[in-house]
Amino acid sequence: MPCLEWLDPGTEERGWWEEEKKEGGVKWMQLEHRGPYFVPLYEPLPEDVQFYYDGKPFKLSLATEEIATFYAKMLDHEYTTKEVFQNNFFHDWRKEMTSEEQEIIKDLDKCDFREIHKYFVDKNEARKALPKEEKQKLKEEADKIQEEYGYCIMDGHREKIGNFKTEPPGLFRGRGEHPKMGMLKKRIMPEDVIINCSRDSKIPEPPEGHRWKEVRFDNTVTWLASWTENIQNTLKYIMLNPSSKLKGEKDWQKYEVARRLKDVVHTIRAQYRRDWKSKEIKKRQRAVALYFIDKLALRAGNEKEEGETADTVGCCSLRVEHIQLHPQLDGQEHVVEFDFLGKDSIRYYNKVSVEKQVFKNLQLFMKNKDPTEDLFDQLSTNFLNRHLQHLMDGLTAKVFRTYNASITLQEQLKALTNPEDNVAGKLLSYNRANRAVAILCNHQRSIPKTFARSMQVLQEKIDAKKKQVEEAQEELKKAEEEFKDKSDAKAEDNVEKKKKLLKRLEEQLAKLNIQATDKEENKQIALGTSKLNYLDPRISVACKCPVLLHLQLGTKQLELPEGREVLGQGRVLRHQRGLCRNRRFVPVEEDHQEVLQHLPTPQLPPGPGHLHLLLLPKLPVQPERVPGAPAGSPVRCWGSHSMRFFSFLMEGNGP
DNA sequence: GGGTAGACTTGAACCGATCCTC
DNA sequence: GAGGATCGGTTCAAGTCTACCC
Repeated sequence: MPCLEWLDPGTEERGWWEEEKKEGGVKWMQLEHRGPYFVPLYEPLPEDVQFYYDGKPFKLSLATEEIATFYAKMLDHEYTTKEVFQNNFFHDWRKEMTSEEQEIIKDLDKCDFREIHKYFVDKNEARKALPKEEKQKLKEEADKIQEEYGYCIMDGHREKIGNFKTEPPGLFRGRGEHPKMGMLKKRIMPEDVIINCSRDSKIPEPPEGHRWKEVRFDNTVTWLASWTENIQNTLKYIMLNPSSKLKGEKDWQKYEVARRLKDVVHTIRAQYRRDWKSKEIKKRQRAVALYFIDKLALRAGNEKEEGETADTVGCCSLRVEHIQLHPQLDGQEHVVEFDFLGKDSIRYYNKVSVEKQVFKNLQLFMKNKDPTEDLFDQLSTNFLNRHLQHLMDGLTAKVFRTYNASITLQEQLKALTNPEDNVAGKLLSYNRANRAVAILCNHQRSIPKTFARSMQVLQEKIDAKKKQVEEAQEELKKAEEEFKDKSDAKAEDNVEKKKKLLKRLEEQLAKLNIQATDKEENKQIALGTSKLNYLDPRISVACKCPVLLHLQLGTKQLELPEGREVLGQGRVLRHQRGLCRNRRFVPVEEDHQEVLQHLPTPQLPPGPGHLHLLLLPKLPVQPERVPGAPAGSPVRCWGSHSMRFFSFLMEGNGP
């Protein structure tokens, strides 16, 4: 059976996504929505909950009190132990105080927020302990808001909005050593908000007594509303949910660009290798940087304003202090040791053996420089991307990350999956392939707080199961001896029974062991980001080996073209345990592959012998169409990334 | 070609709902 | 049915990249 290469150029005909392409950067023809949902105004603390200054109760003005509650709520967070956070908070808080308050409240150490903190903790507990009916009532209220504000109409379709609420006021939580952490994030008012919609739509009403900053009719952008936040003075947007057609198409285009890179990557690699010896230092720097971006999946590394954000870097902004050169290390030659903080202040630490010419270049770039100077001092991401654009239309530094992530998944799936494995084994292989990508992209997570405990519980289960297996082995032995003595049908039956039991227990033990391995290997690695942003879902379908097609339906909807059925769903599966012991997976039989064949490229191979596993965690509900939408308009499916992708594929090939 | 505002994607942390086990 | 674990969605910070200015 030939393997379907994700990256082989497809021979498919022109698709609907090309036909529907709008001219001149136009993103939509019709956009109607309710505007953002504004978070409720501040509710004052009860009289008996007090703030104390220097040991004495102190009644704060309403505005001052509100900001005090922001700090009080965070008392058990590490942030409030940081000096920068405390200083920024106190500075901003004092600015909002009345002159009387300013006169008295001069020292944060004398402020006691504990009673306020306790009030919110208790309130939270009380909310959790609410009777079922009360909780249901709250949920219904939230659902009503979601219904009302959470959707818009775009080109005749009801689309889910990603973030329809304005961000609530609070204290800024920058990541890492952010110089602005603790600063006051101000409340967003309608007067701060720019609305974007179509001219002929029903323009959203601002809350009573208010007006919008501006109403715009710009269909070359995708946002519905925007405002400028006060911490970094940057724009924030209200945009569509990733499940929307607009985002889905963009996602698909991203993977198409990555697939195109496959055809030219060898030429590009050959060129940057030549450029390592260029007479122009600038070119050499570009070539070495590109090598790192390609080989190590580093981010581009735009320049950042000093003192405005945490000190993090990417490839082009690496400084001399971030690498160490070792002519020899651990039996390898020309080793570069990277140690720097990347996006979100996540540490990147890696020792890599590089080509001799790269090593020599790095020595040259570092010569006579201070540790704090730029390694690639003549290079900018702009310069690099312009060069890449010249090599391939649409190529930028980040495409290499997508490309390398996806091709790593494909290669690892091929290498790791064993068609003979059971579901647990296949899942382990899939996770391992996914993990290889996460490691490449340096997607880390903090070890879950409950990790040690849950690992211990799992180990206890394994030990107990081992004991059961041993006992079952003993019992089988006994039964066999009994059968030897008696040789009757009952004894024979008993042997068979004991054999079955032993087999079942051994399988359970194997499954537990796999689970433990998976869990341990995944301790500090976050799989979600790569699954969501870097892995072309078609790869999960198109590999030669049995695959897991990760379709995340969420609680949302799916309508398959007529004549095709939903492959499985959470609730059904629970009744099908005999058929498939794993709650979340259902083996897809031959006839179901028809659905998979709706992937535009590459097509699935015909013929038996392929077991595809679909992940369909939740029950699909009826699809929604906007009343009056033209007949045959695309069916939309909602869910996260993979499903999003699936959804527009269905549209293109649907009825 | 450098600088920058604006638009959009990527990312880890958080949190509520659901699931699983006892 | 309680309680803990896990899942999946949400949040909002922090990146990338383009268009446009000079």
